Amino acid sequence: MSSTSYPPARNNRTRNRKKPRRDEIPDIVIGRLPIYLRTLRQMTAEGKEITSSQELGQILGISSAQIRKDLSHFGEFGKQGTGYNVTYLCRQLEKILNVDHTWPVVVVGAGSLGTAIANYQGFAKRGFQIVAICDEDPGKIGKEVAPGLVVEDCARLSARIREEGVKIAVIAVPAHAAQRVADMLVEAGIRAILCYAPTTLKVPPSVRVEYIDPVIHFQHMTYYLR
Amino acid sequence: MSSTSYPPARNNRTRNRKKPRRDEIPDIVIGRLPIYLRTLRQMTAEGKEITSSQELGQILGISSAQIRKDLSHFGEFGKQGTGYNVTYLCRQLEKILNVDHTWPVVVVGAGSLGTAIANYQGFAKRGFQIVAICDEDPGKIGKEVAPGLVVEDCARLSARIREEGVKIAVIAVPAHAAQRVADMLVEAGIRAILCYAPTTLKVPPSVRVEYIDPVIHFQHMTYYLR
DNA sequence: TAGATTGTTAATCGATTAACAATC
DNA sequence: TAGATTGTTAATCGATTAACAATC
Repeated sequence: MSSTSYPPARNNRTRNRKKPRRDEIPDIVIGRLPIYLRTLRQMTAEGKEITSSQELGQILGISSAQIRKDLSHFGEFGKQGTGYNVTYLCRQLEKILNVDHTWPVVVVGAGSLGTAIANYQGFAKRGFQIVAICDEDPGKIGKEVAPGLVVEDCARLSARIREEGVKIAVIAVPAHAAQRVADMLVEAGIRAILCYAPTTLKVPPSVRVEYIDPVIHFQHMTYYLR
Repeated sequence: MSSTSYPPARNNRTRNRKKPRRDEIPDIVIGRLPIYLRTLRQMTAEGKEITSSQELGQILGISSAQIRKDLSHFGEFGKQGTGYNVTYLCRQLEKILNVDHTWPVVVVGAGSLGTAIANYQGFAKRGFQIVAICDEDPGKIGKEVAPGLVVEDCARLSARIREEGVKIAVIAVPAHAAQRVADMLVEAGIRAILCYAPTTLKVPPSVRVEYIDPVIHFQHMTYYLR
């Protein structure tokens, strides 16, 4: 459970760039694909069948050249003179991102944030199913925080991660507890962590961490508020 | 209230780079300052008085050169041979980021997410005070979702933004309602929006938008889960 | 003094864009 | 065919890093 010898996490706020292999696809490109996918799914919902790099770029505020370049890392998905078939490009991006099936996710922390996460319908709708939630507080264990989701003991969660092969976890505990939780998750076999605690985690290089800290965004924006 | 003629928002997921003035500080540098500040505040809490670019870099997983370069855009804050005084550098970063005073924030949407946001103690602790929350659902208006925070009518919120000069808002409504809400906020004088709705907003260039969409992070990470 | 670390410069590295042939 | 848009190349632009004089 010790965290002393891990290198710092590769994370989304600091450096996620890939250094090693020459032909590896830049992480910054991977990071844009989910945005493209989200927009394409929205188009599908609106019944739109065809789009173009220009239209996508306009919606997202990026250049059409960048979109074409990004996609070109993975293949040829469009037709000259026409553009892209929305449904087809969706499917391709889903395969590339490995989201053409549902992923089970566990949540650590059943406070107000953990509870909101457990209740958020948007996860399941987009392919991430929350299968378990735990908390250290014995007073919370046994409570049903969302339909069908009862707060478990953390040891029990760890066992379930192993048994069910869960790879993705959300940390929704206070900052001072986050590293301890991360160590437990890594130990249990988790490979991807979404950390809502306002702190930087140390994890082995095989584990990926991304951070969500709304205050960081506020502080970024206040710089421009003069 | 129409959104038809706005250019796409400058946002954190796509392109935030500054183009214009030659001596402007890169947005990517500004984006790292809040992380530095968070780490320094943590050090303060631990009673640490001195740090170095090397130590900070180690914790954050970035190079010491980058940290020194970033800081050098704003002045000289360290001492050769010694490093940085934690408290002093904190204060300087707070001034640079414009967070040396408390900012009032309004929240639109009092669902489970809006409620969790309203209850999150971390905002006030770090200088962002939620002063109002609204929802379109008449059934929610009048409910006290957090200590001292009663859900208001959206028209009333708009009036308060104007009267009290609030500049920062959080959007915590479903995606299909987000653009409408953004238009209302811009109209009321909001200059910075943190959007939790999974969609891209169109706002005037004078308004800054940052996005939080956990599914985007999941999908980014699943690419690496093979 | 000797050791450490800053702030800065120049070189390197990588990402974005402009432009266009190919082609639907 | 004429018009539109892709995929790709080369040029541009910008960010990161290595290195080191200055100096505490």
